[in-house]
Amino acid sequence: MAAQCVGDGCDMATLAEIARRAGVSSALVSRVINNDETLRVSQETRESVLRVVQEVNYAPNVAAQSLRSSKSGTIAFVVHDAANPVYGEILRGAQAEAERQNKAILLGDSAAGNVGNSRLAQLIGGGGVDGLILQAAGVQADNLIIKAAHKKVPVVQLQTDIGLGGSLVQLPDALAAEIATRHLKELGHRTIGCLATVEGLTFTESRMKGWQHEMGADADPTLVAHAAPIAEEGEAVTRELLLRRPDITGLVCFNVVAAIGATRAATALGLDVPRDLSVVSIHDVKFAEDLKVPLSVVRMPLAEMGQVAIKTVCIEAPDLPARIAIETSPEFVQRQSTAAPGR
Amino acid sequence: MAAQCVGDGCDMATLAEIARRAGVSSALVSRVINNDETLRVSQETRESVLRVVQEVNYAPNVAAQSLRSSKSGTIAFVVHDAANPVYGEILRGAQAEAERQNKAILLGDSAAGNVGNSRLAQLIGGGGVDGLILQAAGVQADNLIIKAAHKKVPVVQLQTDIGLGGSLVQLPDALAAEIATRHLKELGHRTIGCLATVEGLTFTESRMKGWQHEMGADADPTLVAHAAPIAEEGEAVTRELLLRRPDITGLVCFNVVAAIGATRAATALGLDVPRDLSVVSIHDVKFAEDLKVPLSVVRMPLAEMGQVAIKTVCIEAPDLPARIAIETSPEFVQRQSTAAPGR
DNA sequence: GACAAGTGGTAAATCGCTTTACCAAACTTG
DNA sequence: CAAGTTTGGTAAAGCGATTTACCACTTGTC
Repeated sequence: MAAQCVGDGCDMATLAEIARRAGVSSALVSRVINNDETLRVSQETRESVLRVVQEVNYAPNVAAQSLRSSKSGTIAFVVHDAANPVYGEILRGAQAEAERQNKAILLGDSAAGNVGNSRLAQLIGGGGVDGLILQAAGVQADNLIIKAAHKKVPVVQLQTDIGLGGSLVQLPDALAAEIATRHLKELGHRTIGCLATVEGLTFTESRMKGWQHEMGADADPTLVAHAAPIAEEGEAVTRELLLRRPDITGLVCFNVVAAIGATRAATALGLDVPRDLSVVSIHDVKFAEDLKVPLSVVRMPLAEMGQVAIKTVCIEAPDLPARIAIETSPEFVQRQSTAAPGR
Repeated sequence: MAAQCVGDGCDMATLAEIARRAGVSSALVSRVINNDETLRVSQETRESVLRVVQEVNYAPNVAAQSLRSSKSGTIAFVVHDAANPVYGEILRGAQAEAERQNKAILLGDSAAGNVGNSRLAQLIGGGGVDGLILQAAGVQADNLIIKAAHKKVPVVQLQTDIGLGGSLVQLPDALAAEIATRHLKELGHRTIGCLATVEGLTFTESRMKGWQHEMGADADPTLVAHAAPIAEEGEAVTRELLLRRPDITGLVCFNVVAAIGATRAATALGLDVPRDLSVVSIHDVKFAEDLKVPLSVVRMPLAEMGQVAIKTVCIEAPDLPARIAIETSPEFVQRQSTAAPGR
């Protein structure tokens, strides 16, 4: 049973309170609790201290610990749209690793409002986090990084580098785009469109290179369009692309959410997927099987990226590696959105 | 431009450092920064203090503030499966409100490993959070609550009460189930199955009541089955239910993820949705339109629940209201998974 | 000139934990 | 038994921000 709140000392047991009850000094209590190797203490004293600790259900004040140690046991994890299912998986990997490192995760969403002035930013600037993991999609979160840099908080950027230092963790982006493109080529497609993600982002460029590399001389720039990972935008952009280049029979999408929009656009134009248009995407999504057009995808090691990000940011070294490549190969998953060209 | 790290004082500007540079006491700096009303200070002194604050890009040490004030500016938000898209929306509402309250959100996932021993639990027990919002799905997270109770951290439970005090925020569960059931009845269905969520949870019981109320005398217990919100489980349980009661023509699902499993099961049994089986679910999901069987659903005010939870947990009152009902009515969204019975 | 009432600040005590340095008493040991 | 050594601890100085209480000095006022 939990200790009852009799008398005082319920609200918060402090070291001093325990010391008083055990008849020792608070320094001793601290050293016993933290298993100080250099401490010499008798068995009975140690036990009586631990007994009191149990009795009052002692939990150290984290603010005080943090103040002394300059460690908060907390890591800020900022994504630019937590609603995107892709981040769910990154976060899952991150959570698991954070638990191993005994860190808690402070979640930030740079799409939702003004991160720069949020409480999270205050925490970053004020030593309230041990690290910052940032998935930038533009420049909105820059000042978070600036605050972090000022405070010497380790920064790890995911997938895209906005040029403010820290480590960059990268997925096998070029390879994934190559696998997707090659899959369509092997099915017999020649005119393969590219529904890319936002221009200028590091991973967009890497994936573009993969598509270009695989397309060789056929890598016509008019086959490329850019869309943010939002279904509606994927739909609108794909529509224009298909109207501009009606000869496209295969489409490589850099994001699965945009790909869903792409299939909408194709359908709206009276095209059957995969008969008239094969669609392959990077990233998998839950319920892909249950979609009208189950998407063939190239699965990325997202959970691993989350894990690596946490692991990296927790490294207690003067400076982090500039760039870390996730080596795990993307995994192609064949479903029903790709087939030999039917036209 | 950010202040350069010349000389010392870069690593972390403290109040004392600023005081030194401005030639005043640190107490004065603190009072200027915090706009102390009772402080009488000359314009020039105030300005010179603020100038130095700008120059060194001062950010107060949050650990020290937290230690003095017993406020961390942080709220723990624990769900039992962050991967479930439903939580994404709750979290979105919570994030937005948290920003308004100037709080950051510490994310916990009670499904992922042992929350009770995590860093998050230490934070809760050690005064590192100003509140705890918990969506329990069982008892795994109990000790979080115990820790919180011990520390007098305000607790808000979402949707289900595991009986440990604090506020309970409830959705219009009974109403949502009634709306779903009534929809099927109005289409002409009489034998309406109920694919409920986990037995014993508060919201499961409320929704059951809604179904029962609408079914009246037809509320046969053999029409009910329980499944966790996982597609595979929804599929398996629905399969058994449909084999047991092949006369079912309509199915009310308490969770959309389970509902997707239910349509899988129906299809696997050779049933067409909606011709042979109408399926309606509580909760909407992104891309519901793009599913093989676009689901008719009853949308819940999830974002609002997240918002209310944060708002409630931030109330600075001796005790929180025991139970808070979200009054916003659920919204029925007709899609193609429901129709008049075809048999 | 004395007393009160502003004006413009400062000193110092917390908050709770950690850690270094130090210390008394009890044993060895030659 | 003097001189070390071990045993079993303790005192006290921070970490950085906040806040209460107080203070010196200048003005007004009778």
